[in-house]
Amino acid sequence: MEYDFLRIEKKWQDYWAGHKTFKAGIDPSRPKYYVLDMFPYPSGAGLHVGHPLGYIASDIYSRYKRLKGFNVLHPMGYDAFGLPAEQYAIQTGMHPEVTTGRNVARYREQLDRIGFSYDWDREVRTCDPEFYKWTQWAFLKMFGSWYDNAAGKARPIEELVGAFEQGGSSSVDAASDDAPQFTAAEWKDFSEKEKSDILMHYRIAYRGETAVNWCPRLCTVLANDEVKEGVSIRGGYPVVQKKMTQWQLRVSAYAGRLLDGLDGLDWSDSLKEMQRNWIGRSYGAEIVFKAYNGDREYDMTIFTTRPDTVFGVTFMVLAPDSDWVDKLTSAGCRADVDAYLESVRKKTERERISGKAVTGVFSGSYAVNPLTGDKVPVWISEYVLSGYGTGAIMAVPAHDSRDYAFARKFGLPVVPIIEGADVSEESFDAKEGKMTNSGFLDGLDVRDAIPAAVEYVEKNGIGRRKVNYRLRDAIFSRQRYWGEPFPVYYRDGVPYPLPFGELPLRLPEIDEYKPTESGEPPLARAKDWEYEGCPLETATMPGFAGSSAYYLRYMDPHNGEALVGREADGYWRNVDLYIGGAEHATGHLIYSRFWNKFLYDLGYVCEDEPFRRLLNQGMIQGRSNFVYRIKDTNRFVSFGLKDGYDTTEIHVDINLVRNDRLDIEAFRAWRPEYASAEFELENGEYVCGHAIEKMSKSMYNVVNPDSICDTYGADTLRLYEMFLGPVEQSKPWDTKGIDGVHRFLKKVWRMFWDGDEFLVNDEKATPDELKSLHKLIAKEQEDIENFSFNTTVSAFMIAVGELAGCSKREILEPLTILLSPFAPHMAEELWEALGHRESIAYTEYPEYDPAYTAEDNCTYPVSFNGKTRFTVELPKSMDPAGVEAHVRGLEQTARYVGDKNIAKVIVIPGRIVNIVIK
RNA sequence: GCCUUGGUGGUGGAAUGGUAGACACGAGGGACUUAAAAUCCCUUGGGCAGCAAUGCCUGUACGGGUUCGAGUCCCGCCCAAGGCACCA
Repeated sequence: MEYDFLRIEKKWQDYWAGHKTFKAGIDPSRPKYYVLDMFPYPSGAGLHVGHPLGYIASDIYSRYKRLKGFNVLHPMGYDAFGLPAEQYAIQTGMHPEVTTGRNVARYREQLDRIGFSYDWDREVRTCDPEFYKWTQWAFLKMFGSWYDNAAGKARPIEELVGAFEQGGSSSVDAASDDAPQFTAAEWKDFSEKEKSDILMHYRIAYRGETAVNWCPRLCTVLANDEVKEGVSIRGGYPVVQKKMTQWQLRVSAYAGRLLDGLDGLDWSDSLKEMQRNWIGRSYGAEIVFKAYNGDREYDMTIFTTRPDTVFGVTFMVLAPDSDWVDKLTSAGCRADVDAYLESVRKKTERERISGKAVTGVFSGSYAVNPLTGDKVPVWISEYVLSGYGTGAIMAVPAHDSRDYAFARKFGLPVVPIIEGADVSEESFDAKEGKMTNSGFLDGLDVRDAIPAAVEYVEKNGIGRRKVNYRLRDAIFSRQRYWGEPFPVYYRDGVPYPLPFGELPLRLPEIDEYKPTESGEPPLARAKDWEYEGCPLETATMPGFAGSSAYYLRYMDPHNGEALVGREADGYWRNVDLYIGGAEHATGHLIYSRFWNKFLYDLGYVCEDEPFRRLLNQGMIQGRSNFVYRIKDTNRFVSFGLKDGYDTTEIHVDINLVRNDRLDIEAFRAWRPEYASAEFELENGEYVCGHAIEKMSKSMYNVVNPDSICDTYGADTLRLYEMFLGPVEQSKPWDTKGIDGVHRFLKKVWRMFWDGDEFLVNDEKATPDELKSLHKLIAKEQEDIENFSFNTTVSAFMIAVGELAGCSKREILEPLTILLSPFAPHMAEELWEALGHRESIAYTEYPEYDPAYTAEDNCTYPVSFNGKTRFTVELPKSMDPAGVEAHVRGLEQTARYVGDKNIAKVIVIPGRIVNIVIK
């Protein structure tokens, strides 16, 4: 029998599906292991070879863990709400559900061909009402909760109302945004609307006015992680800042826990660091400055991380959109300020970022430095952000580069307060040196001056210690159609939650998917979009809503009573291994952690963190090919000859090229204009140029996994994607090397079959054969746990090389098991040929016996002054020159050790020697 | 500017501080074959010497350091990729 991969792969894919081989269920007798892929957005283009990289790695890991006796949960689904389907709908009028369904079917077909061991009975789609029912449910829970800072957790809103009734607003330490203060008596007198407005400042899902990223082209708001360099990530359209009332999630309440929780996670350092930066904790102080606008005095609170520099304050700055601007603009300066605000408003985010020009205007007010009593001017500038701290700062131009630039531009004084700081050219920002001109701080080192200053302001009631976070609340509304509807209706302008029994609140049918003429979201077009005569919310939820808790739903996907039942949650707990792209570092991976922590607080899930271990797979780039056309002709020169001509580089479809050699006939047939093309060849061949680029249709460099499966088979594809290099690393796809792994699989096959003759016999294996096998077992176990799949594949090649000609059952049975995570179809086929009736997936992993791999060593004496100080064991197989080098090096060590007592000599045969001296 | 990760042959990449370049691709040579495909064998970092077996020198971006010994650890520097970007 030949290695007929097409027949074999089809056969076993059907078998797995028919027997539900990978169906997972709760089984307390076995340890669980949850392996999860970031579920894909099913785009119209289908999968290219880059997409399955992470899926293959997670599948290998899953299959390996099953062999090791774990009850593995390995599900897959689709992140199916999203912009491309909606934009396609706007253009074509086709319902996004239709296109999404079509794309999902295509994805499934492609995924199935690669032979993944998913439990498809657990598939979820975020756009399925039975799924988004639980997204809506979680939203209602957030709407009905507040964050108790004192307890460090979310609690039901009723408990907050109870506290207000008892002791007013000051009786709680709650996460909130500018909530007004009131007494218990006042609370009881508030109207329902007033109470609702106040509670909005505390709810974890709340509606509030804030500066948002508005994308006029997409007619929707976007979260911070959906905007990059001032343009939308989807589509690249300009974004402007705009104040709007939107649904938001109080993610900021969880900032501290999100940051601290990172320490216990087995994630890459770079990803943790990215989240740390995004959350951005800084320790500092809030200090109150009295500010006068001519008629009125205000207490203006600012945040600073350098309270030690208060003596160097020469002016104050307000963010243009801060509430302080209106209060502190004097009548005389009103016109100038308005003009400035207008000029700031007109800029897009992109201009604001790229311009970096120093701009600003004087407000007409002055503030009093609480430590010096000095009167300093209050300015307004866009370099201060309203969303961070209090939207107002104290400016210390001598020791802050941004303040310095501003001071120089507007001729404000620069007063250094650190000894020896030269501020003639630039500010001195470093937190080092001795304080001077700073009253009671004089002579202190900066390190000591910071706490001393904090202590002083606290004691004198002019400020307090404060920790600030960069992390903002997440904007949760999108003015779009293809997303989860909010289970909220409005009566007299007050939002009310829909009763749980009304969920899921299904997306209504509408005749067009565009916003309305008046700029309302598409849902405003729906007929009868109301509940008991009251209008329903017309915005929908953002993409990250559906992906924030999908891993919980996989645990119990058909539960109609709960997102996840107690038993399933208690058994599967959380994701042990999560594989996906690093691009979700500051989006999905923060939102999911937040969402999970919230559900944890309310007791719905038993784990605080959703993803224990995280692996970021790299991107697979495309390898483009080029032909070189001599300008103004239809003549093409081979790569090596092109320098002699004036040529144009043209992308050529990589399917017309093999090993950089162009198939000339296929090229002529590719496009009518090339039918009569002429060629200038090198050694009778046309050699193409190449470059590494992103895989994309327009560069004709997309490699489709289906075509690889057709030519080489899924097992070869799986093996090759792993062999390409470390999973975490980005690397170019190059089909050239695939022959190597395909040859390897054929070699394995030939250990079992010579034509139709089945070679496997029951002869006893030799020690050398057992050594090769057990070396491989040890290597595979170690490598898989470290995700070093590429070296495992190499180890297979070495082992199979060593075992060439060996067809002994004693070797081949375990070898087949070892191979099964990587090349499962072939392994199943061989396993069956060996006489087994059950799938190889639930066989036991062969046990590693170090006795077989023990190196045959020689002992060499290492001496000094003719006295043997210690011995070293080196493998017998080692080159005499290598032995010589080792022993000579160690003699140097012996000389160094001299007559000192040796406490410990660590000798790992043939490798490292470490000597500990008493 | 700040943070993170990396820099090894023609290519993808291996190497617990211990013989750098495993494994594979590509390339060159050979065997089998009428021929091709398939399969198998040999050579392949660079340089030098030798008829040859082989030997010697050099080599992991660059400059220093620690060490008997450094691709690996430390300091500096350059470059690349990714992230953040007025966060006070």
